[in-house]
Amino acid sequence: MIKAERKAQLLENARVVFSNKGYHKTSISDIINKSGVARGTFYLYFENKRQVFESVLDELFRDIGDCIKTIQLGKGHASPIDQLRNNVRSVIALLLSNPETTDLLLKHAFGVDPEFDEKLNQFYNRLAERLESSLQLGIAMGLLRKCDTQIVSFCIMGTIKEVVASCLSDVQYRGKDIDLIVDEVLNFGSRGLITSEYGNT
Amino acid sequence: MIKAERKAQLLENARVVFSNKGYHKTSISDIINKSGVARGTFYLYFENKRQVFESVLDELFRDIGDCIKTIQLGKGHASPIDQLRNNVRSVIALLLSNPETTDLLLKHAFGVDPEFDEKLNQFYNRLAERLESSLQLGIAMGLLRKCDTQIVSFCIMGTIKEVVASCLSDVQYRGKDIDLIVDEVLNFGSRGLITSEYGNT
Amino acid sequence: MIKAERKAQLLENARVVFSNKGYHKTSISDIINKSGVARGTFYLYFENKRQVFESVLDELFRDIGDCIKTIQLGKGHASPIDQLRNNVRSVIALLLSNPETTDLLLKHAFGVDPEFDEKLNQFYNRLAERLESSLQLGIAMGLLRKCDTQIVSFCIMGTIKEVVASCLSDVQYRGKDIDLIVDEVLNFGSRGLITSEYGNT
Amino acid sequence: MIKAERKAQLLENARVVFSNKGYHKTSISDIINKSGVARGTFYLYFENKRQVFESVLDELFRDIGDCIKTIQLGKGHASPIDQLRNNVRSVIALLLSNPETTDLLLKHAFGVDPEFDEKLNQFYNRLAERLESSLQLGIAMGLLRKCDTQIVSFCIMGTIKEVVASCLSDVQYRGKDIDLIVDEVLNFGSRGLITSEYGNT
DNA sequence: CATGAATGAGGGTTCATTCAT
DNA sequence: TATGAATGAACCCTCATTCAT
Repeated sequence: MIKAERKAQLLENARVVFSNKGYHKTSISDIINKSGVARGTFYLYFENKRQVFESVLDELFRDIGDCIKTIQLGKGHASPIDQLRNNVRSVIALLLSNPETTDLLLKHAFGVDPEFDEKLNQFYNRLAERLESSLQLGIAMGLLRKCDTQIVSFCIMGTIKEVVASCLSDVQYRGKDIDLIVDEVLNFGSRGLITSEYGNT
Repeated sequence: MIKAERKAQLLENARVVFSNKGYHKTSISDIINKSGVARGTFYLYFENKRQVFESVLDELFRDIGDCIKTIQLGKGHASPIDQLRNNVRSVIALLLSNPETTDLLLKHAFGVDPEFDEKLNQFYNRLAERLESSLQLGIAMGLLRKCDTQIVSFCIMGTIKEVVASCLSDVQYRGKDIDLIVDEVLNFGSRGLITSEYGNT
Repeated sequence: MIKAERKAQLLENARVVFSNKGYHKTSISDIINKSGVARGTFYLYFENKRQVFESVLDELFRDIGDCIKTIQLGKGHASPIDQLRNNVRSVIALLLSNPETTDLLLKHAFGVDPEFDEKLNQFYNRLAERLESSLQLGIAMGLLRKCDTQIVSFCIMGTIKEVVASCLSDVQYRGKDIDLIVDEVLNFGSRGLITSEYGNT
Repeated sequence: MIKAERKAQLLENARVVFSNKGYHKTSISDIINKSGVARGTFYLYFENKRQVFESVLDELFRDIGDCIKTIQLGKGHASPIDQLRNNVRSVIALLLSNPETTDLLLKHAFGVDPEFDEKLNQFYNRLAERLESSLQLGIAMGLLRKCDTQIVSFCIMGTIKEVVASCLSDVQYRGKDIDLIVDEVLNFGSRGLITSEYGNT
């Protein structure tokens, strides 16, 4: 087996067991047994347990970052609100199509060690900042009502995380139409955000 | 020291170290050292590590349950929407006034073991169900727009969890007016939920 | 068993196996098996393998330091040369009466890790410096011939170390009269080998 | 690269890393990385780690053996004492000109395994026996005073080992005139330290 | 009630050696 | 000859739990 394949295989198996048992309950034995590989082999491809874990999540971090497009103004581009919605849609779709890694991120990522906690916080903060920029743009253009963009960006993120998490835990959701879920989330968020003379205080 | 006091003291110290380091990184030594108590003494009051952890969270589960009031109809009661809002307000206030336990719940509760994961899921599902009932009531009364109440209840829970979590992580938030945060969350949620001829699709 | 006894027991067994197999070939299992104690027990008394090793040698370092008396001048004291000889005699006697630890020091002390190598060098250098002082005093008083005191102090130390080491390796030496050995070493150092009529430059 | 060259290259690199880190702290990786050679290649030239180590020292053993000349009597030869001195001089010069291997021998040779410890002891004992023969000859010829030749031969070896070791550890010695060191050692051994007027019995 | 010494299973990691290519 | 991926025994250390005092 060529090196890249073996590494991918180990990474894949690590991903699965990590998301089943969490970081601390997962042992190297779990990973290598699932991979049918000797103990030492694991350490040919990864420095240590912590590093595989980080690799698994780094992949997701990158993918999430990639599917969020900075909002583009001007003709030829969709409306900023639609672009924001598309970003939300992409992220949800990405998360739901990677159930194991997403579960890992949402349930087992904190508590690995202080450094990784910090890394996680930074990741979420970066996402929140990008969201805030979009919100501020929307407000400036009169498309969104005024609000505390910082808080609201966490509201949006929380909405996405929780809905996705519930889909992953709940077998009855699996296979349900993603678009339906996304629309519901978007409606929840957007009807609260769109400027309107008839909102309430 | 009388039995109940000692147990409370251990529980309190356990709460603090658990929330600082998470379940797996916390050792019995951490708890007994902080408590100035011998190793064996710990096991006089708790069956095992897992049980203290559960006790800590059970307290929070109970408190959260207690501050959610079932919506009452009829004269002499506030409007159902205000009652819903009050519930949200109470929960947020409770969580923010128990930062350590809340951090424990939000960041370190999953991954202890499969049974406890299940218990957590059930707790969240029960909350979601109570929320759903309220939402269905609001819709039936024409106060809220039609929506997938299951999804929306997770949206609301996610909003609360994430905003609270961000407050706990972010020092700049600490001391900020809780009401301000609560209002922002309520506005985010309610303007999206109130029936309105002028909402967007 | 009281704490001090258990620690002494472990230290004693560690001393023996270390001197038999050297630091790297000795495993914690060797020490605990010899002690009839569980693995964890070892770590109740010592931080790690390295620390026991260091404890064993620290004891010897201290004893060696203690049996070297700074040379005293004036009436009521033996002649400086006799004091120097007494120091040599004491050290040799000490080393021969602690064969295991001495073997450990002479054969297995280097190579544990860079920090310990440095500590060892410092120990030997301190000894050499004390020897040098004595030599310089002897020269100043006209009792000893002029020489490079630094080199000569290592000559003396080497003489002692090698003779002691050979005694420890060689079963036929065991039990031989220590005084005989000491005298031979002292004669070697003080008179040299050349027959007096034929002294050279 | 021809076989002999490759083997020499590996041996040379092994020598360097062994003397830097000692036997146990040196890994095969250290040797092959330094040599730019694959892991398997190492085992084409040496049976195992232990064997390389032995090869490195065997070379030194041979060189040491070679530079000690059996004392020749009769006209046309230098005086036996000068021949003995020349042997000492040659050995010291050899050791100081091979600092790495010498360090390896003096600090890291014991403790590899019981068999090698035995081999080392035999090597030193053989040297001691050759020294003893010379000493006995010198005594028989009235050139040297009577003494316990066994002990004295270890005194001489210890003197040489320790002085050489101190030169290798101590940077200030490096580059110092070898002859100066050798003379000091020879003087120590032949004349001792006591000023001639006050020789003792 | 309280203590804390003792336990030992279990986890992460290293590394000399092998062998198919 | 040369390679380097694979192996797996062995090692150090941790820590939840027990129990004699």
